[in-house]
Amino acid sequence: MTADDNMTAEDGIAMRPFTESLPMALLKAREAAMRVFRPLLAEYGLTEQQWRVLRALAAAGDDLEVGVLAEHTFLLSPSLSRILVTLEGRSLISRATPDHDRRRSLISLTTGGRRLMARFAPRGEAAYAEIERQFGTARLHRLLNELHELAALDFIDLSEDVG
Amino acid sequence: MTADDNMTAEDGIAMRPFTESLPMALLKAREAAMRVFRPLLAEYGLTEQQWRVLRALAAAGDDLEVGVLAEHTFLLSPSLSRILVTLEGRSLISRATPDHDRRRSLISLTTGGRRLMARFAPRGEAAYAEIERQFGTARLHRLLNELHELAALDFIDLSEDVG
DNA sequence: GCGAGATTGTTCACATGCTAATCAATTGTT
DNA sequence: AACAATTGATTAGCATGTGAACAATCTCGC
Repeated sequence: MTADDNMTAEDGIAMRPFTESLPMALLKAREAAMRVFRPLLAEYGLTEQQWRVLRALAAAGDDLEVGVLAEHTFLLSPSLSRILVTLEGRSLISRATPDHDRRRSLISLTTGGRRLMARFAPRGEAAYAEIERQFGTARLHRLLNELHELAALDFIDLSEDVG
Repeated sequence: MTADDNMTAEDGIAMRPFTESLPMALLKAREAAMRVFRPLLAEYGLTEQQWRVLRALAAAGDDLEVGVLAEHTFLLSPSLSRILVTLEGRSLISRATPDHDRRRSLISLTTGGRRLMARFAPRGEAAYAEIERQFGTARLHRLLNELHELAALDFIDLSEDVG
């Protein structure tokens, strides 16, 4: 790739054309993948994030602390707090406070929550299989590997040492 | 990879462990990439989406209709509407209504907006270069290609033909 | 056992994601 | 010209993203 054939500098601002930017490409790829799942989730009246919470609990097969749940679902605490209120209201999860540390809160699936996940799971897997079929299984695994390695990078902070 | 060594079925719900799921991997990779940019954006008091709007306008080097801007920035119209109000309030963009069709609205960078982009651009490029340096230029290009192709897939609707 | 500091979770305030509804301006039809 | 359908953009309403401040609880040094 040459130095400037992708730059548009009509007004002196030289930058990567931004369809090519990594964050944008990741966003669009994610959108495409979610297009398969979103209709399914809508049928169950679940948002993507609510589903992530239920899924994490099902995968753990046990109750989880709020903090751990936040890590597993990649949700920030404030968001998770609100989501838990909603899911509790729908009786899909329940809370318990352990005696040894009453700051903590243990979240678990209710029977209703487990039943919903059991109904959802096969169809979710079918949707995932459709992605694999179209994109290619081996190719998808390679992509996942690259994404994991990218996510593991630790970038330096460029905000201080310039001004 | 064998069939079941990645399944956790403590309670009979068999699903992909979900760190391995594609949407999650894409989300985490994007988070990692944005960690480089977010501190920069914070310095300028811009959100990621506001920056996408300014960037699209700078890249176009001309005014854009709201609809076109929405496509370029990958934002939904309602979100974009609100963002435009904010940016207009900060005098970074301005609007004009063409005579031939007064439903439309043409958005352009103000002088202040262009000045902000000019200050921001080199540092944004430096951040991007840091990603390239750590991940590898050729490798990044291959990844971008895969992401573009994934985004281009058109999945069938699995929500109807199951129930 | 007491108070400073750390930790867990929630609440706040503002910006965005997303679906549906609305409003104004334009187009097509008769 | 009159009117229904269409289009471009905004508004409404609810859920989440994000950084900051809070409340409750626990830990530890004294």
